[in-house]
Amino acid sequence: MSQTLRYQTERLFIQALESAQHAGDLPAFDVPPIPVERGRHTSHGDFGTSVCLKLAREAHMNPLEIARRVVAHFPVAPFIERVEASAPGYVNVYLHPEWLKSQVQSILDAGAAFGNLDIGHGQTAQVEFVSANPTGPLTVGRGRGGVMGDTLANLLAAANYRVEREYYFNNAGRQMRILGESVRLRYLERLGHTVDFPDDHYQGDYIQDIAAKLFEEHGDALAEADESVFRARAESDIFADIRATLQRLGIVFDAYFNENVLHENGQVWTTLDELRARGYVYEEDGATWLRAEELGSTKDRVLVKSDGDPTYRLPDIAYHVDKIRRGYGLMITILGADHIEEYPDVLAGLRALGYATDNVLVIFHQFVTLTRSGEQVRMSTRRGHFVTLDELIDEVGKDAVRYFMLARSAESHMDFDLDLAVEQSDRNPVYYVQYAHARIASILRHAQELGWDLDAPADLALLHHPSEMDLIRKMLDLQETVEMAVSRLSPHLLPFYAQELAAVFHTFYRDCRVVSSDPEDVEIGRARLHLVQAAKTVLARVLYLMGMEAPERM
RNA sequence: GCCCCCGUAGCUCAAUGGACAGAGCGCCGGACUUCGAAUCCGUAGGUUGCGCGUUCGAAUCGCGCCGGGGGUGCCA
Repeated sequence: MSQTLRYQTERLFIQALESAQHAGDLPAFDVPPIPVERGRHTSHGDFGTSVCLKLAREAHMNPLEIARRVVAHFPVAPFIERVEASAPGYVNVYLHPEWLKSQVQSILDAGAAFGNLDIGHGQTAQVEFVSANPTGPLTVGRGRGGVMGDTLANLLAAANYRVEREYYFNNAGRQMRILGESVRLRYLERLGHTVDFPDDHYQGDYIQDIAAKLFEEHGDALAEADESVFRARAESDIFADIRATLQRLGIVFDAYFNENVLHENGQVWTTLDELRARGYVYEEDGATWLRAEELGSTKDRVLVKSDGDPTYRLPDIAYHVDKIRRGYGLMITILGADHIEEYPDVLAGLRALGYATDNVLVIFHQFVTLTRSGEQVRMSTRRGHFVTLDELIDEVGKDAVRYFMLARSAESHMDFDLDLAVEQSDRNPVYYVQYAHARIASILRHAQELGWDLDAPADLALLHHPSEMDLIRKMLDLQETVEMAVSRLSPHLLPFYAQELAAVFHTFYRDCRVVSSDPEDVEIGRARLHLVQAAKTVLARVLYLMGMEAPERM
């Protein structure tokens, strides 16, 4: 549970600056935040910063000269070999090779905890995601939010948060009434009645399936029943399907929160009353409006319709009030792009009620479009022609769904080519990463068959090949990746890291023989067995964080 | 009309305002008589949509266009 190397390097850099100022080698100025970044090229070291370029103006000095003086004052640290100034004013930090080698043992000691760090200090973090109302099978787009939310939750846990996954849904709104009515009409059709099925009702086959089940179980006994009977059955069947689909992706929630609770305990209306008391609510055209424009929104919004029912905005605010009162250290919601316009109103509502919203965060992800036979598949739950998340899992499998859904940044529109996913499933990047893991498992099996003791002490200092060092560096980068993924709410960094880690392993495998029959190679062989076991640990860890399998064989 | 997101290699996408813009797929050419070839190595491929601006420095920030998507419901 240590701090990242980057953070430690930043602290050393600050010490160096202050030391240089104290000695009079640099003029006095406030030390700014030091953005240390990982070196992109090996010639730039393992870590570097360009901050001296920014300091040039304030210090009235040549940036390279500042860099040189910082380097002269840079504190000694066990993990650093050397620090260099580089034109036009960069400072590059090189990790110590002997220290790097020793980290192989640290990785093995940390095991499944490797890569963890302490950002959360044990605080609670709630992640709300999926949150689809039970009106139909989950769409591919919901799958994206689901995978992102679940993975972010894994990441938060690795960053020492106590994580709760929550699914918020509403089974009482207008859409649910239409759902019930849709089933009722299909049921009547089955009884031989001629019905006029409205365009805005749910067209999907699953509606017919539910109607058929009701017919099998009740015959025509429900002919006079009202919509609520059909709605209840539809809700329970569909919700069971949704949970089953999510389960297939390895997504399990800790809590399901029904909007009804907020109506039953009156929180919807007390929230409205408080907003009114604070002057953010007015009546017009028989409806109740939020002064959203005053709160920074583009226009005022209806909170309560003229028929007395609230719109979704009011319960959404009440729901967030409920979350805040539960006392989470962090609240994160994963939403689709269709909520981009709405969510600021929720936050504004919370602020209007006097709540701080710094720890209320949101990730918007753009839509997923599917391509089949070179043409885009238009998706609409209501129209019923769409590819469901279940079908996608059928076609490409859980691991590929998770990997692909993660491998793009949230704000990027995702184009999922179904033909490619089916035809080239064995060339899927997911296999590339898993193959590295399976390959190591195979090496270890091979070694054991030849009588090697995997736990025999090894002299890690014997590791020397550039490919070995690259592998170690990349393994150590996991913690950095977790830190960035959490602090930037960017789970997409994981698949990129996984791909890089697998790549350096495969290169190492080409360059370095682990299990050799040459007696002279026994010692280095032992060290390499430790190294590949560490690599297996790290690969398993990143696969776990992404919610994917780490196979011993493929 | 107005608001939000996106536009980067043939395709799908990366890149906390910093060093030569990087991967995968695809193309082309190589590598298995010893640990898994679902792998590796190499070649080619770019005016970061366009134009102004801010900055020592812009794919990144600002303004204006062009193109795609989403929103602009008393639906969620």
